[in-house]
Amino acid sequence: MSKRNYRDLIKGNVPVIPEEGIFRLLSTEERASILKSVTVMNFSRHDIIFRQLMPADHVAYVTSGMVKIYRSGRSSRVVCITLAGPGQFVALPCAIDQGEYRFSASAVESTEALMIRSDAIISLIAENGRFAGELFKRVSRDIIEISDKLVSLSVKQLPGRVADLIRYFSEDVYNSDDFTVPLTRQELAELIGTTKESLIRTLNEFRNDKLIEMEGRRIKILAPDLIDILCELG
Amino acid sequence: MSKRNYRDLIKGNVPVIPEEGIFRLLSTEERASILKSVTVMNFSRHDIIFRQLMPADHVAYVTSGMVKIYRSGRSSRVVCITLAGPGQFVALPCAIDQGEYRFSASAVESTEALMIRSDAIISLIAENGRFAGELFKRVSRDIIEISDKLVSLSVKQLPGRVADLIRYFSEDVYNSDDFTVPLTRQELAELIGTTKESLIRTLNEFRNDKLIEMEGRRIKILAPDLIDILCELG
DNA sequence: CTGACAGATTGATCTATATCACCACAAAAT
DNA sequence: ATTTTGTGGTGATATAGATCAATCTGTCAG
Repeated sequence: MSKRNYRDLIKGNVPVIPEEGIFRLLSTEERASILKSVTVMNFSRHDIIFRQLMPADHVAYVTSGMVKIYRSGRSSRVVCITLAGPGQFVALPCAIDQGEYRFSASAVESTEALMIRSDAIISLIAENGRFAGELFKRVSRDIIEISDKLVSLSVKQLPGRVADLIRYFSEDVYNSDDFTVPLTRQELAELIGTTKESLIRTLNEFRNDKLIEMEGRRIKILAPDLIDILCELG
Repeated sequence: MSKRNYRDLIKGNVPVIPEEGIFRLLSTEERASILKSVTVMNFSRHDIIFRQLMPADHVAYVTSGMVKIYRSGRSSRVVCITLAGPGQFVALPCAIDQGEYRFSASAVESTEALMIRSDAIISLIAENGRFAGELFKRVSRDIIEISDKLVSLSVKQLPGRVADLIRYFSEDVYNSDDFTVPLTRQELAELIGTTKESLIRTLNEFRNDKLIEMEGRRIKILAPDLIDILCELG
């Protein structure tokens, strides 16, 4: 799973701006010009991409793999704010605000990312309205998603939150009712503000009640309708 | 406090785009053009500004008063996502995403707001890079603020969250250590994901421990340093 | 003057879930 | 080969804070 191959160790390959997704909104010149501000980086599991409190001088654009964005207070528990997969930006808000990273980010599996200098993104926003609009739309969706999480966390109790988690992986990440997460129980727990013990117990209840099938990190949803109901009524 | 005067009842006055704040980034023509898409509205306490699930066809820009943005599930508790005061936009992300309102918003005190048609904001973003940049910065700060709240909610227990709340009013809203909130205990509780009873008990502990002075809705911070410590260690 | 109603407060329970203290297993390191 | 480390898992216990049930206040309408 975490075996490194030679390619994984190369950091700073020749960058290529993807043709698809948001970058299709760039002109040939903009593409060429931003290239100077981009570095390709490869990370393996546990590699830190950036650390909270550091100046937010780069935005990461994930091309493959998965990244977790989290906050770790000095003494207290780790909170995972969100995950980011291929096609998603990491730390955009921190860079736009021209401040420091307010979170840390690390790779949860082998991950490739374009590290784009913040100033390059900021000037693109000022110059290319369509690009700005699309980026804006993404950040707006992020706000809505985080707000949903806030609500989930404050009103739902564990079964509801675990159901949310399962649905999140199924619908937003893997687009399948049968998936294998690259995260430990501990990390799954951090994602929904609980402890690994409580998460394990709740997952087991789900299994006993035939809502899911589970071996190790593989989860298969058996009763999506019941999961949905749990998500609803918390 | 909540006495209405004649002006409060007028809805749809002649709109004027403020000279200060973010609108200074608009050209004279842009100002004139957006004017056609703006309506001034006056709301009194409890007036709904918009309701979740409705099409997000307007953004509100608060010119005076205070608005709460909240989510209310069918059966469950109300969660207050955030408050917005003068100079702040409400529902920007929902409008940018061109979807529906994902929250409801209502006035907690007499409030005046410019209701700006979403399409007008969206075309301004595409056309005016500086304006887009500034708006972007605001939304980015909102994301960071909400993430902080998410962390607060998942790791801190009540005393820490109440301390957060007090500091929020003192530093972010009123810029004073002596302020009067326009919210009921219930609403304060919804802001930090707890119940009115628990909030009251915690506030009383704070009073007994001489952290604050309190009569009714007026709060005076006596020991800001201790409040800060509570915010830190949750 | 008197209900009636919304908000604030207090006390007595109850419970979801954190915490603590383990064990089991596999992979990696020595 | 054996120790160590990381991860998954279980049971017992403790507790923060929700919930329930009153009471008390001030305010407004009739």
